[in-house]
Amino acid sequence: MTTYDFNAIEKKWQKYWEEKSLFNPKIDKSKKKFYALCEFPYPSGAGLHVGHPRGYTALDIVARRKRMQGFNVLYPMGFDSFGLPTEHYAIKTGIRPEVATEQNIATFKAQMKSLGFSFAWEREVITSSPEYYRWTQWQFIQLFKLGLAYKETTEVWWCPKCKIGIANEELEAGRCERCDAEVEKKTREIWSLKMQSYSDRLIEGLSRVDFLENIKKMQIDWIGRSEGAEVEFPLSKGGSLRVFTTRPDTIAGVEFMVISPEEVLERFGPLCGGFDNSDEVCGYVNAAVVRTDVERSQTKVKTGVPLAGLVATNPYNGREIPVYTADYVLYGYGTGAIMAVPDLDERDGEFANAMGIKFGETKLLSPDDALKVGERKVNYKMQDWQFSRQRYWGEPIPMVHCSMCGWVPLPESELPLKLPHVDNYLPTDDGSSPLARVADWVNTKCPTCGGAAKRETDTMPMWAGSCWYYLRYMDAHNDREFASREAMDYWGQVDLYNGGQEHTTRHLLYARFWSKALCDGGFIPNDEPFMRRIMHGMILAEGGVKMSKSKNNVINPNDIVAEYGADTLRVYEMFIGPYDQAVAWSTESMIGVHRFLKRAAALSERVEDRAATVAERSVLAVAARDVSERIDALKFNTAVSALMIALNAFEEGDSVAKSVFADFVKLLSPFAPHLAEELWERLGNAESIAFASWVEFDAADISAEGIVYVVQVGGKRRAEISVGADMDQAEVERLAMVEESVAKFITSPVKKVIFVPGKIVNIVI
RNA sequence: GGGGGUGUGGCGGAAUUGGUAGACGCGCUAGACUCAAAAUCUGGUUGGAAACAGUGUGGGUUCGAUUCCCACCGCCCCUACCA
Repeated sequence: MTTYDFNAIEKKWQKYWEEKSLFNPKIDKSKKKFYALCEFPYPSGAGLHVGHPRGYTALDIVARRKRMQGFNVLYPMGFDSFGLPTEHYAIKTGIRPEVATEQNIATFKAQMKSLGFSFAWEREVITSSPEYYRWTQWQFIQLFKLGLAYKETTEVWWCPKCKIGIANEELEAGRCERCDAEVEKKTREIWSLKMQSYSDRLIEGLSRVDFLENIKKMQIDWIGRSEGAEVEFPLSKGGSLRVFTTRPDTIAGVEFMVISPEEVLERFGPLCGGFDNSDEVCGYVNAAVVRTDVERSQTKVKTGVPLAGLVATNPYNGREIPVYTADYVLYGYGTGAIMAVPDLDERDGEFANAMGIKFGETKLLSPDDALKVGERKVNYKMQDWQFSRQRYWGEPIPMVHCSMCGWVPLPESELPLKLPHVDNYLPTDDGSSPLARVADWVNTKCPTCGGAAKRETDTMPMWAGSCWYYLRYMDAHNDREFASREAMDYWGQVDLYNGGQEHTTRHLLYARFWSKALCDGGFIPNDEPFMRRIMHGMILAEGGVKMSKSKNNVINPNDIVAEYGADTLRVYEMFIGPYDQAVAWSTESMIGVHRFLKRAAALSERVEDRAATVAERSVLAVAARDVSERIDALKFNTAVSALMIALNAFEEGDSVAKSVFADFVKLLSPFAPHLAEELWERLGNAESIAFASWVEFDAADISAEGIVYVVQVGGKRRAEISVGADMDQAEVERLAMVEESVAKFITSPVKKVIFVPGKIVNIVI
């Protein structure tokens, strides 16, 4: 007799949930809402990885518990489907990106559905669909109208392999995060969003949200706010050199100035003319600017050359000091030049030693005097968001350039601006987008004056669509606006947001910026999109190494579902270890979880319709307390063990009371929803367990069987005694003293007795 | 260099306003069922015969320390010349 035919059970209930459309919430002002969200995946060709379900399951558990507690729960899912891998795939195979995307989404969706997540599938969003990116484009236009999007010629990081410009946030130690090639600098005309002007507000907003502390810290560090002063040093050849310093109090110790090589080129031209050693300067500068940042920072000994003949004057004490150029000074930060205080700044000190510059001790200014130096100034590491990508598979930027009117946004009626059909997705060596080849698309009319004009051919970065998807879920089928005010007012902010750590300084920061901008424009009610942010740890292969195709150690969720069932995979991924820690997969351990579910199914055949015993009620109360608390605390691994403890206890009897088992099934249901539905039905319930009320317990039940005290003598455990729940302290102490195994250790007079209610009696001698 | 985290049986891991160290599970082991095996069930499982010892190491505070304090060692992650 099969008591746990998980295949049949899981198919049956997945069909039931879908047919009844159980998890598609409607606005219902009589109920409190709860909005749970997992980052939507990029639908790669590889399909779902076992890492994906970890977050989905965790939030599914939270969502299911909240539903049972009476909340109106929105737990949606979709696909972030624009991006480079699909385009690379198209180049390699000739399969069109939208076709590949559709196939991949179908695969992902089938896999997700096979795991029984209570997603509101009716609200699915796909960022590469014109119905969706119509509104991404619309929002971009609003940002442009707010003055937050601008086009300028600037230096961008350029990946020579991907042939694409990339943002600072997409760099990994100076390399392209996608292909690991060293990036170069290239001058291009690109769109940027004024994210830097939101720096302070992005920091301030963190005080109003519940993110993990390290997430807040990473964002704050990334924004890199530093307060200081800008000081002007007059130059002997006229003009002056402006520098930023966080330590104006050290100005008396300035021994020399350093200008970044790029800044030298900008100030003195490609020939670096006008110095006594112009050839040397020119050679150094031109060699330096082609070196990557990685190369520069790996140089052990600092290098540089003097700008001979150029002298700067310290405005504080009138001292004349030499000026150098050196590549340890960064172009992109501050003014691209520094005042060097070798006595106090380690890097300046290293450079001074390398150059043989002598220096003495620095006299610090008083805080008051320091305030008088230069002009107060705040600098940020975070730059504006470079928003142009020279690729095909992204949202077209809905802008037109007219020689008369400049950059003009498309009128709303022309949205979505659909991606034109192209046959060749190959990037171009000159750095322009494949769209630039589509002449009849590029050439258009100016929306303002009707004259000849050209479309923008760059597309948006893959982070664009995910900036606002949480809003679209609230009202996914609205074709008049991106979401109605009513829907946004009701669903408000995301209450619980789960995602990967790698998005902390990208997606999470971008989405926060975007929301603030939209809120400023009056388009949305809240400026912080996510109230609480959590991260799940990675799932590694057996042995703790990364799963990879080349190592042939990838666990495919499909195989696990086929062999052990979705409920087993779900419960195992929760039981595998602390939610926020990286954990190694172990199929052997997973089988233990499978056994647990099997035993739960088997116990359903020993259910008797009788009153619950005191012991049963006690076990159930403990389980209800622990499971509830641990779900709320995101301690899913110990929540599962609480369920196991309860099951172990119930199995000891010949039978289990029906009411107790029913409550146990409720506690199990967020974790193993298919099995729970099946058992719930076997118990005679006609309605889904998904909306049954959560288990309430009576705290008195927990200790109804009595309390066990540990008795210690001098802090060492000597015995344990079981007493009635209402016994008073003096009586417990008396019982403890007379216990034989305790009494023999009381070899000298008792000094005092420490009594911890419900736990310990410690006799100090 | 800076920042964060972490160290507990054979393994994954429990236990923090200081209060039974090793929950729960895996593995192992003995037994039941079986011709046999798998599956399942029952018992055992930190070391030690025991007294005791035991949470990376060494100190400290305390009736009592995995938990708090000091110093040190190891591992992991993030970040990286930001003036």
